[in-house]
Amino acid sequence: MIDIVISNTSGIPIYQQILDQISAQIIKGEMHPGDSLPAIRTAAKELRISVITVKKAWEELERAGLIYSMVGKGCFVAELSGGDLSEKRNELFGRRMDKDFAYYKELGLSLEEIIKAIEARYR
Amino acid sequence: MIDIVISNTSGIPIYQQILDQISAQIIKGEMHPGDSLPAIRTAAKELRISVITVKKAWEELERAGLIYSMVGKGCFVAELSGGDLSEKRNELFGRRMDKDFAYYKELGLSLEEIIKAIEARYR
Amino acid sequence: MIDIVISNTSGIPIYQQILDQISAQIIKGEMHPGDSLPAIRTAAKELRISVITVKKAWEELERAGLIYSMVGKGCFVAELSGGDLSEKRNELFGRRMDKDFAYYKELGLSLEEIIKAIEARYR
Amino acid sequence: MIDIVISNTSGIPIYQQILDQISAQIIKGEMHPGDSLPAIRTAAKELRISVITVKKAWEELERAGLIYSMVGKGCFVAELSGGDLSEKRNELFGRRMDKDFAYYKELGLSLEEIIKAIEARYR
DNA sequence: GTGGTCTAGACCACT
DNA sequence: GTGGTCTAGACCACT
Repeated sequence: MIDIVISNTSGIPIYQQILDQISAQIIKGEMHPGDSLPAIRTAAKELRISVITVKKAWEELERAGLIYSMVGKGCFVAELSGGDLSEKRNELFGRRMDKDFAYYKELGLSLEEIIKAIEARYR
Repeated sequence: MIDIVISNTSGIPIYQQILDQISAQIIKGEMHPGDSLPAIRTAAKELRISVITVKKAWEELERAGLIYSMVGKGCFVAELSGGDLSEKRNELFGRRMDKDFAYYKELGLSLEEIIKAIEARYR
Repeated sequence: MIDIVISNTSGIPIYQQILDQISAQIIKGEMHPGDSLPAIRTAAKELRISVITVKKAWEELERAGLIYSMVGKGCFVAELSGGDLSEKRNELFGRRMDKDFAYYKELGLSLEEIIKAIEARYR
Repeated sequence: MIDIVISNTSGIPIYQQILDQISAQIIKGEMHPGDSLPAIRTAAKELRISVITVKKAWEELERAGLIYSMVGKGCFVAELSGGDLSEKRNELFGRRMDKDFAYYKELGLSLEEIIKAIEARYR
């Protein structure tokens, strides 16, 4: 069983949703180094999407260094140390924050306003 | 002259970039109620993009209630009070933050980590 | 017209052949920043291969930072300075040489033998 | 004990890795004519790979004339003279160099650049 | 059985 | 017309 929820109405490409969710699971330590991912055909059947869509997500995960694939064997979570993982997390997080905060600044938001908004959402 | 910068490599649709930047200018009070926007053909020529793309941006701005169009005369910044503007701003900001923070949570980031990252980028 | 030759007997994936050849053309300055690549459908028809195979090659080129794509407009050679280009070249070249020379060393070849073999092939 | 290191992340097929490493050992004289190779099942167990994969590597080695098999007895390093060995080595090396240098030429590298890069890696 | 490559073809957003 | 995403389905090498 894969712990992935796909939304068909969000506008976010399916492969991106899969990529985001599995990345998060690896980065948060919910999936461990060496753990096998489901075979692309199995995942496709389970999620009721095309094999190619799953493959695209797996490819991006491999490119990000979070998994590796072995022809004939399957795909596995990469052997990353705790330090590697937090580095990957900061990378993902930092790239996203750069974009997000550039937009907040463009809207003229003050630091205080942003922090207040975050606190409201984290409570 | 329009104060808009378009990036061809960011991956963000051009109409969206225009929409974002003009929205921000109106919300921040850099453009005032009644100010006229450039004619679609003028803007297209200046930005070296298609008339259709500009038209799409203007349409979205009108739909958001930030401008209004008068047939044969052009487009103008809507007559919004200070209260209306901050409401618009909170709307834009809030919708975006909901998405952003859902993602941060998915990555397992703590409130403290996020605030530290924001402060670093606002300094 | 695209200056690409595809071999169906080499065993090298088609998208890789395209990638290699276009990379070389950009790196060698045979294609210039801002030059447009043929539309993927045009290239596919010309090379008598699938649209998807061309797309995969274009994608890898974009990932390598050698081209960028604009939806609705097409794909273009990236704006790289001469310094950027030689950096890309050294990157491609260096990665490949690391692999090649590791193999030569494994076979127990001396530096002199390798240099002699190269000279024979460059004459 | 077999002196073979297998990488699961290199992308090179396992049977090819085995083939490369044993070829090198025979060619460099680290394994001698008449030396027996480990039994297929033993090697598979030690390397934690499938029997079929080892069998494929052994078959390729036999095809290359580097080993021979005797039914019921096992596989042995072929009876090759020093001259035979250096011929095999030149064959392996030459085929590989043809490919490698064709690629270097495609990238527009000069003879001097290549030699400099090799020297840096052999130092 | 597994992933890797390739195909024909559809629909979409953007220009 | 352009690239982006998604689909069903085929054949291959590797295990």
